[in-house]
Amino acid sequence: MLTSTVEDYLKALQRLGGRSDLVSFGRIAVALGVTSGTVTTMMKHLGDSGLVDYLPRRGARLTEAGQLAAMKVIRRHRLAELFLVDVLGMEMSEVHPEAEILEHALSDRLTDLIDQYLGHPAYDPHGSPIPDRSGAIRETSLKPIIERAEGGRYHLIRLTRTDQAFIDWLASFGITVGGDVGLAKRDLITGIVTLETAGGRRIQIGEAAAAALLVE
Amino acid sequence: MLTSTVEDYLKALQRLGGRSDLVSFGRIAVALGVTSGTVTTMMKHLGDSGLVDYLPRRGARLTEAGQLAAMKVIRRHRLAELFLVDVLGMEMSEVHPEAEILEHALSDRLTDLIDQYLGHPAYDPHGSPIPDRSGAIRETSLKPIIERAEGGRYHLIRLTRTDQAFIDWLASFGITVGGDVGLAKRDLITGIVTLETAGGRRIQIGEAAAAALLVE
DNA sequence: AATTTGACTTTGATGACTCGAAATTGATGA
DNA sequence: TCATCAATTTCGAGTCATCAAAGTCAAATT
Repeated sequence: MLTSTVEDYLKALQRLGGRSDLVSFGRIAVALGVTSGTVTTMMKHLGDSGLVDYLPRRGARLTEAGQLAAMKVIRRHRLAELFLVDVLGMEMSEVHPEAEILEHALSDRLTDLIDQYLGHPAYDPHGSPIPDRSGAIRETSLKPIIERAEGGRYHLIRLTRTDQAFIDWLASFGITVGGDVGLAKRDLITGIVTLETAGGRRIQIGEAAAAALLVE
Repeated sequence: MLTSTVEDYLKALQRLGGRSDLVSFGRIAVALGVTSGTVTTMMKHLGDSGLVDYLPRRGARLTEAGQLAAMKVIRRHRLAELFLVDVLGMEMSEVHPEAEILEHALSDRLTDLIDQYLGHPAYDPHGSPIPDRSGAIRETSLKPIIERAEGGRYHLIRLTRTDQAFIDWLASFGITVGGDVGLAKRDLITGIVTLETAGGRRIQIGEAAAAALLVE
């Protein structure tokens, strides 16, 4: 069993360096809010445990075992966030600190039950992909519609805004999660985005609001 | 913020001594599986923190503040158990260790959301009362029907067996959670309990099975 | 009153995690 | 080549929770 401190270090390593990049100890120290001496000590320890490759004075990278452990923490974090928002109705803004705790508290069994309850979701409320049990991320790319090509038609997976007025307004044009929506035009000067509904109708919306529509 | 270790000590103190009884350090040591020296150290510390009254060589009892903290831990534990069983479909037998962890991981906010989601329940899956936000327990007495008086008619609040066959069998006689059931007779010799359904029909059932019917 | 007994307390140590500050290292630029 | 500098490592120390073992106390027994 890994301590929650160790899990935090692995998660930071994964976030900063992914599966294979070397991460400098200074960056880890800043990310976790500890001193660099503390990081050195911990990295040696994690090196001995086989969770990271520790390269003196150069940095560290996750090993296969470290990567798996990190992805499990991330899976628990994202499933927790989605559960809190979709089932318990928490606001997205308040969900992160809760998930920071729950990611260390959920057993494998409980994590799987939550996963099942939510229908094996692919994305968390922020649109970040949720790793599966094996630590893998299904390769589909969810992005805000404003990062897509103009003229395209996309599948709306998630709204990162939770206020009912916004959701209702979109719904009044037939734009709902699970349905389709097109990007007709994005005006970089004015910051106005023109969406096209499934019925071919065009509506205008600000860039910031459009960024809340995650599509694939 | 209390550490989870401190919360475990407070919970043990509450379980062993309630609101006001002195608990000897030996009993605490056995309950928590630590040595008595460890208990002495911790009790002095809790005494300094104002959570317990520490009486050297005699024992300790919860203060008002300690009692409140203990009840909050118990509330989180029992709400977690109920949530795991009723919402996520866990077996009652596997729920306790999960709740031992979650009781230290749920924030006040999250606890209240779970409470609300479950409809402010009064009892956990084992029939133990769930303290409210203020740490108080609503005074109604839930007990197995076999501990009730013969000839009485009671309100079935909970079944502590979760196997569908048993639940269906009871339902086939019109005995369901939320409904009424009477205790016609309890034969101490044979161990056979005779229940009376709402419709006046009599059915026989073993003592152990009858103990799963919690009524008030 | 002296002894025994059992419970409690003290002491010195450990492991996990952290800090701050001093020492070291390796690359860079003069 | 050599001084400098930023990053890393080492070192001494502190907190929390724990243990084992030795010490102390008070009540019960003789």
